[in-house]
Amino acid sequence: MQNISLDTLFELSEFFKFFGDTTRIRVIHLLLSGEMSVSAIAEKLNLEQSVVSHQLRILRTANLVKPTRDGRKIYYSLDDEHIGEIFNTGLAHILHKKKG
Amino acid sequence: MQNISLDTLFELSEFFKFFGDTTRIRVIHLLLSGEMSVSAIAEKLNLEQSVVSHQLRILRTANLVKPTRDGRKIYYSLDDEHIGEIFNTGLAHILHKKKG
DNA sequence: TGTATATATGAATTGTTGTTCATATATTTG
DNA sequence: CAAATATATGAACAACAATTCATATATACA
Repeated sequence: MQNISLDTLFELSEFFKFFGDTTRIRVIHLLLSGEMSVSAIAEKLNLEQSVVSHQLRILRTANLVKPTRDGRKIYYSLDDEHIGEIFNTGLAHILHKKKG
Repeated sequence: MQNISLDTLFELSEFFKFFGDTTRIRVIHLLLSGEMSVSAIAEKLNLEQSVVSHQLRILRTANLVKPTRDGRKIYYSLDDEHIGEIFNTGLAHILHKKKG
C-alpha cells in the first residue's frame, strides 16, 4: 500500500460518509437513472420535501450533485463521475454477501 | 439502474458507514498491508488501545476484519475481498479531486 | 401585484456515534 | 498461583447528524 497522508485518509472517510446515510443513498440511487426535481424525489422516496432539501444541500455542498433550475422546479443530477462506480462497488459487495 | 430494494439500500448505507470514520479508515488502510496486532495498530496510529479495540469490534462484528490469537497478542486482518476495492475506488476519487 | 407552487433554510429536538475512563478477561511466565 | 501483559468491554459523556416544523425566498401566472 502507498503512503497516504493523514489528511487524505480524513477526506476519504468524509467522502464515504455521504454514502453512509439511507436517505442520501436512496437519493443517489434515484439520480443514477437521471436528473429529477426535488418534489419528484420526495414523492418517489416518500419523504418530506424538507428532508430531501436538507440532504440535497449536503450533497450539493460536496459537489456530488448539481442543481439546474427550470421555472420553479429545480432538477438535481449527479455531478461526479465516480459516484456510480462507488455505489456499484458497494452494491456488489452487499449482493455477494446476501448470496452467502 | 436496476430495481434495488429499500432493504438493500439500507444495508448499503450501513456498509459505507464503516468507511465513514477516520479511525476506522486508518485501521483499514493499515491492514491493507497485512495483519497487525491491536497494540501495534494503536502505536502506529498513535491512538489509545481502547479506541482501537472498540473500532475493531465494530469492524469484526461486520465481518470486515478477523482476529487470530497468537499468545496474548491478537492479530487482525482484513476479512473481505471487497474492502481494498472500495477503499481504492474512494481514494481514486479523492486524489483525482485534489488535482482539480 | 397578489396568490399559488417549488425549494431552501434556521432552530429545536432527537437519535446516534466516538471517545474516555475504569475495569474485566485471557494468556504467559516467574 | 501471582504478577505482568494484551485485549475487550461497559457506562458516562460529548459531539455530531438527521428529522421536524415553521418560515423564508424565488418563480410563475392570473
